[in-house]
Amino acid sequence: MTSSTRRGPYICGIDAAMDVVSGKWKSLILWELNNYGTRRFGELKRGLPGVSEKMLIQHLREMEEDGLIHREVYREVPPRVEYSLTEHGKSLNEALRPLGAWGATRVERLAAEAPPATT
Amino acid sequence: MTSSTRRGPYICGIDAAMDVVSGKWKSLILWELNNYGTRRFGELKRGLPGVSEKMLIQHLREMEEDGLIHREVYREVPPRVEYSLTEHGKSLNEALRPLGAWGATRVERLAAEAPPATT
DNA sequence: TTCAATACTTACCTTTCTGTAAGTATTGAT
DNA sequence: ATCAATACTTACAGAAAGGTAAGTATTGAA
Repeated sequence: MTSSTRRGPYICGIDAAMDVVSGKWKSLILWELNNYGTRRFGELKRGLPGVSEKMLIQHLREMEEDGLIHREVYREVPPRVEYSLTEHGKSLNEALRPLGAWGATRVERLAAEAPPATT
Repeated sequence: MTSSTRRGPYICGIDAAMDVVSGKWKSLILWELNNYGTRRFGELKRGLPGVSEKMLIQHLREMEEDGLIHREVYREVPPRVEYSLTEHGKSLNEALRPLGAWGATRVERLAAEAPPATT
């Protein structure tokens, strides 16, 4: 058992995709790597305010196992590790784009319905 | 507090969309309603093998609150309640389509990599 | 009065997910 | 021998999600 309880028999495509994306920080990691191309562990940590080292590494490992990201280790002192998207990771990011757009309009709608107090 | 801890301040569109879709059965409910147009509580329950009544109603309530589905009550004996997608629900389903397609290719790839035993 | 049918509701419990905080490993420089 | 810097690793705890099983509500028919 390398990571968690996953890659079960899926009942549909969305099920299979959600399995890979669900995790509090995964879509943000995808986004960050898509923007920067390549990121070190410490850079990702600073780019995701609030993430704990434990969750970050756990998510990175699972995403690597799922073939979404590539991990490159440079044997230097101090050590350097760089993460980047694989082709699968890039295509997943593309597949998420319409969902992101839908979410953005939802945010706008919510803001319009419940405007902030003008204190 | 009608349902759970949700509709927090979102940091991006995907975040906002995932908040609405995350839940073990939600994407399946979306799919089911998209296929049948309108479904009764009992029909949904039978259409989602393994779902508990508690989770089904909980998810339906949250999705109604989120403006994804419409709930129509018919005051008959025995009572009848019909669920259907709103326009927001339909557009979310469309936005999920590429993700579903991505997941389907992932399923194919997994099947190709780990073929079932030919007992 | 009891039953049947449908749509929930509730209390309680188990599993899964996420967070905190401290520790490990490596090795060049001082 | 100690320190510094980076990337993890681990034990423990709390929170959130999900499951089970039994109960409620309505009212026409038998």
